[in-house]
Amino acid sequence: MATAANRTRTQADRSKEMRQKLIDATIHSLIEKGYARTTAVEVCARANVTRGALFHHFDSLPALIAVALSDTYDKLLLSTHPAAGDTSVEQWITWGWSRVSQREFKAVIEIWLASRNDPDSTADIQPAIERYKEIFTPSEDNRLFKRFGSDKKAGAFYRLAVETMFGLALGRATNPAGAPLDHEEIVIDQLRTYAREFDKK
Amino acid sequence: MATAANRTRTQADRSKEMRQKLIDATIHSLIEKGYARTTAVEVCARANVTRGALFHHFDSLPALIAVALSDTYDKLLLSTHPAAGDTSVEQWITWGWSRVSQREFKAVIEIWLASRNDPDSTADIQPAIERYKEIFTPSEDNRLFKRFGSDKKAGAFYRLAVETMFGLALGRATNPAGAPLDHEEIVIDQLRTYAREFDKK
DNA sequence: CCATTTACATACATACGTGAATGTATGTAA
DNA sequence: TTACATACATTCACGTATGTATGTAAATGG
Repeated sequence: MATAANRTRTQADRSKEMRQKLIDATIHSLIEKGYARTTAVEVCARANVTRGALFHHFDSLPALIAVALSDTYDKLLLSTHPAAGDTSVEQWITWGWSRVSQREFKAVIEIWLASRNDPDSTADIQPAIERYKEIFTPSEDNRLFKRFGSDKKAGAFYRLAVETMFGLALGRATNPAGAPLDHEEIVIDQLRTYAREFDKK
Repeated sequence: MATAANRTRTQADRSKEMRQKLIDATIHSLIEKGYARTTAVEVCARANVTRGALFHHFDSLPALIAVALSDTYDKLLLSTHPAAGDTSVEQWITWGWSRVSQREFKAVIEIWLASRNDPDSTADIQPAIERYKEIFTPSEDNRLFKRFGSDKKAGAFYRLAVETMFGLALGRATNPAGAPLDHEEIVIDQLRTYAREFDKK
C-alpha cells in the first residue's frame, strides 16, 4: 500500500532524495573503496538504483563526486563552529580534531590524491577543492580562524596543528577499517599542551 | 657494434638490470599516476619493455610493487642514519624531514592507501608494509630511534613530529607536481623549536 | 483525464586492463 | 656446435568500466 507520504511525493522531492542517496553512497564508497574503485556501478549498487538514475541527475561520475565533496566539506567544516570568536587555542584544537577525525575526511583525502594523480578525470572536481582551501590557511579573510591571521607565532602553530591532524587522519585512512590509531590521544594532548602556551598570554 | 661489456652480459646481469628497471618505473608511476593508474601497461611503457618481461620476472604486478616498496623503504630509511646515538632531537627532526620529504615517499603513501582500499589485490604487498611499521614507532626495539623509547614526554613529541611530517608529505603528495608547500619551513621550524626544549635538558 | 514532461531502467557500443598461451632470440654448459 | 634454459615479445580470451540510446512508469498542468 502506498502511504500518503509516498503518493504525494512530488518530482522535486524524488529528485532531491535520489540525489542525496547517490551523494551518500558516493561518500561511503570513497571511504571504503577509495577513489579508483568508486565506480558508477559501485555507487549505484550501494544506492540500490541503476546507472540510469545516476546519469539522469549528474553528467558523469566525476560530476557527482564534485557535488559530494562540496556537500561533505559543508557538513564537516561549516555545519559546526569553534564556539564564538573568543575561542581559546586549546578549544580550537579540540574542535579541529573533532572535525578531521570524522570518517568522511577520508573521502576528502581520496579526492585530493585523485586530483593530483588524474587531473583529467577530476577536472570537474578541481573547483570544489579550490573553494575550500582557504579554510586551512590562517589569514584575516578566513571565515573560521581569523584569530590566527595577525599573530605570526600563532600562525605557525596553526599550520603545525593542521598538518599534525592531517597526518593522524592519513593514519586512520590507511588503517584497516579506518580504525583510530593507538597514539592519537597522545598526539592531540601534546598539541593541547602547546596550545595552552598561547592561551596563557 | 657490440661492446665487450655488452657481449659478456650474463643472464644474471640481464635479470638484475631488468628487475631494477621495472622497479624504478613502478616507483615513478606510483609518484606520478598513483596506485590505481600504475598498471602493468603503464610500468612497462616507462621501462620500455613489454609486459612479457614483467610477467617473466614477477608473478604479478602487485608482486612487483611489493618488491618496489621494500626497495624504496630501504633507500629512504635505512641507507642513511640520523648521525650516531648521540643525535640531538633537533637533528633528528632535520634528518626525518629530509627522508619524508623525498618524492619517493608519495609512492609509500599510495601503497598504504591502496592496502586499505583494496586488501585483495594488495595481499602480496601487506607483508612489506608490516615489516617497516616499527620504524615509525618509538620503542627500545626500534633500530633507528631507541632514544625515544624510554622517555614518555619525548615519545609523545616523537609521535607528534612524525604525524606532522606525514601531514606535510600528504600535502606534497596532493599538490600538483608534488611541489613543496609554502609553509613547510614554518612548520618544520616550529618542530625544531619544540625539539630544542628536549635538547636543553 | 489526457498530453507532456520528468524520472528512472534496460540494452548496447566502445575502450582498456589482466593473465595465459605461444613464439623467438640470447646465453650457457656439455 | 649441439642441446637446453632463460629472457623476452606477441597474441588472444576474458572481465569490467564508461557513455549513450531507447523504453517505460510516474508526476504535472491545462
